[in-house]
Amino acid sequence: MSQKTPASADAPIEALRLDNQLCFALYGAANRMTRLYRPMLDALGLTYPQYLAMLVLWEASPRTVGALGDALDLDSSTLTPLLKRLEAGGLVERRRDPEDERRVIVALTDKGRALRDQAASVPEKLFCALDMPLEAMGALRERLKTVAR
Amino acid sequence: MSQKTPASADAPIEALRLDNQLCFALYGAANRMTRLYRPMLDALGLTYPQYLAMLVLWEASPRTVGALGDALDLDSSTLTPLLKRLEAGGLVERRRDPEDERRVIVALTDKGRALRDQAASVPEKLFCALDMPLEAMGALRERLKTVAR
DNA sequence: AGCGATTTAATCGCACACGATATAAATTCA
DNA sequence: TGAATTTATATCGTGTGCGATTAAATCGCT
Repeated sequence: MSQKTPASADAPIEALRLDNQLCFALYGAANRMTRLYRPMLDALGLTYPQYLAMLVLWEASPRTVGALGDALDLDSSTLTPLLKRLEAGGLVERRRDPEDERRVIVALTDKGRALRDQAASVPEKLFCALDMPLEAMGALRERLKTVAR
Repeated sequence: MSQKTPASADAPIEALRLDNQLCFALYGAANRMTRLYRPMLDALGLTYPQYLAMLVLWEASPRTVGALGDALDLDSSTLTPLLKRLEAGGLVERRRDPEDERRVIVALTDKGRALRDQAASVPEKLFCALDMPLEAMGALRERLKTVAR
């Protein structure tokens, strides 16, 4: 009895299936994306989140932990250990802001700046691997931004 | 000098910025989705990946670890500990398949089946929280599936 | 000036993800 | 048949994510 589910108990499942689609598609696509990047980033000695942090720093180098967190939508409990690993790898420096000792300033080192050249080929490789029209990528990106509003 | 980046060094960045958008939009949206679900799933005593696993099991209950992994696109190194936690919570049972002792069969318990009723309201709550037209959600979902092909 | 509230990072604990490796059972094939 | 190979999980180590808490610095208000 308990094994064979009666038909009436199946009814609520339809809703569960429906919503599952978007959240799971997002979950699966994000995991896939990480795996797609991995071989390229391994060559740079970066993880995927570390790569995202470096992208932000390559755009504007001295930044506080908080500003990085705003850009990446991550908080210090995630960023602090990540940044310590980047620091251990010699890619960034961390120091207290003398203007406000609560803040920590993260700045690229020469090595960190130099890595950008190595990373320059990553986007195109990924674009090829994805094999998706540029326009569709743009549309998808904009849609996703509204989800992450 | 090393602090002020010369203009020529900025050139390769454009590509880095471009591709960043899709991968980061995906990353951010997936993180947001997890946070959006959390309060609802806390009430059920489930994490987000556990909820996804339960969704799969609610659709077809006795399943091998491998079949679950195919459905979720996860391997045993992720699933085994997750399933052990579901088992510890009394939601599933795990046992070796007598037909093939390599396989492990995962089956819902009565408690696991009962939880589906509690979960029935989750999709609608999430749909409201997302505040996105149903059609747009569907289109986005299909796009994402092609990424995770 | 003083002191409670706020802001900013860091720390801690838990639960993923996943590559690499290990182990045991089933299958292949010489 | 039995050794080599393949298949199905489990284990281990590293690196996230994030809620909760802590600690220190600054701000605001009287």
